[in-house]
Amino acid sequence: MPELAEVEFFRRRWADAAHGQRVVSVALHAKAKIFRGSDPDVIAHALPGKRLLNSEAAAKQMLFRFSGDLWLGIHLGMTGELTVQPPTHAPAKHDHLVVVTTKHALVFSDHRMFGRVQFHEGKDAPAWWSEIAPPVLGPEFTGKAVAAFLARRRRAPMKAVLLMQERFPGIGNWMADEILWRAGIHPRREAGSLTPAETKTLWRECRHVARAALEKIAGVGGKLPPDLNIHIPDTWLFHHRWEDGGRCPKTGVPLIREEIGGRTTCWSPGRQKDPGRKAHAK
DNA sequence: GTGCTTGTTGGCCA
DNA sequence: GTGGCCAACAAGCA
Repeated sequence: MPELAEVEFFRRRWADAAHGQRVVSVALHAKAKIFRGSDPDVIAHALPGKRLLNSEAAAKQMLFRFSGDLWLGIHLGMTGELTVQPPTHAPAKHDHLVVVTTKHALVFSDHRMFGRVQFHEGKDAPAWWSEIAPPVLGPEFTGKAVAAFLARRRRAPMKAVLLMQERFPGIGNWMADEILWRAGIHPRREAGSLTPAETKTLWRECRHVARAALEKIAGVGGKLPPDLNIHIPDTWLFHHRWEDGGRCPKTGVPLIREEIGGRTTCWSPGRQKDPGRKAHAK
């Protein structure tokens, strides 16, 4: 589930509840695969007594900073989620990490365990954090940079290209479909086939979808919504892409679902012209 | 049983 | 070396 905005939603959930609080205890499933690369016992022993100072989200990752130069990095993978429970919370089967503070239990659950917890000790943020690509909403994400990337990946289908985190950090399956749908670009178009005008539209829609998703899903600029996705308008592809018999919110035409770039992809025929027939019919 | 799943990685091949 | 594709990871759900 978690892409850019969902990740920010979950980060805020923990942050709103527990920034400034002291860790009382840690419960974890030491055998869970999400701890690959970090020693769960070290986490369990290091965090109690420390205070959660602040946190940040970037791409599909989060970084929580604790006193004592301790950092907890979290990637939610495919099915990970963060919840806030009462401090007496008894960990369920998939609650692999529970950080209990004075007022809450911060729970990381992930039944498929594609997620990841990374522990780091040091004055500075861990190296992997600074290696995350510059954000889609930042100054380095320029039309020029996008064009150069499309040129390099010229033979790959657009759908696959938008999922590449090295240029489109935080964009996942649904955002990629949303962006291509809004831009009117067929997901199977080869990256190198886009016109300069289409490339610019793509760039603009990347930023638009990222910004709007952060506002509507994570409540950026306002209050954190009580649940995921409840403020996403019906006019987005989002609500229609999984439903059988779903129709394009713009044209009313039945949507098509097909595997492209190894992922289930949804698009609106007519609006997004199939490159198989004619590359550009405007 | 079958066939899916909003993610990432490493191996293979051109 | 670079780029593109795909299976694997694991567990639940319909």
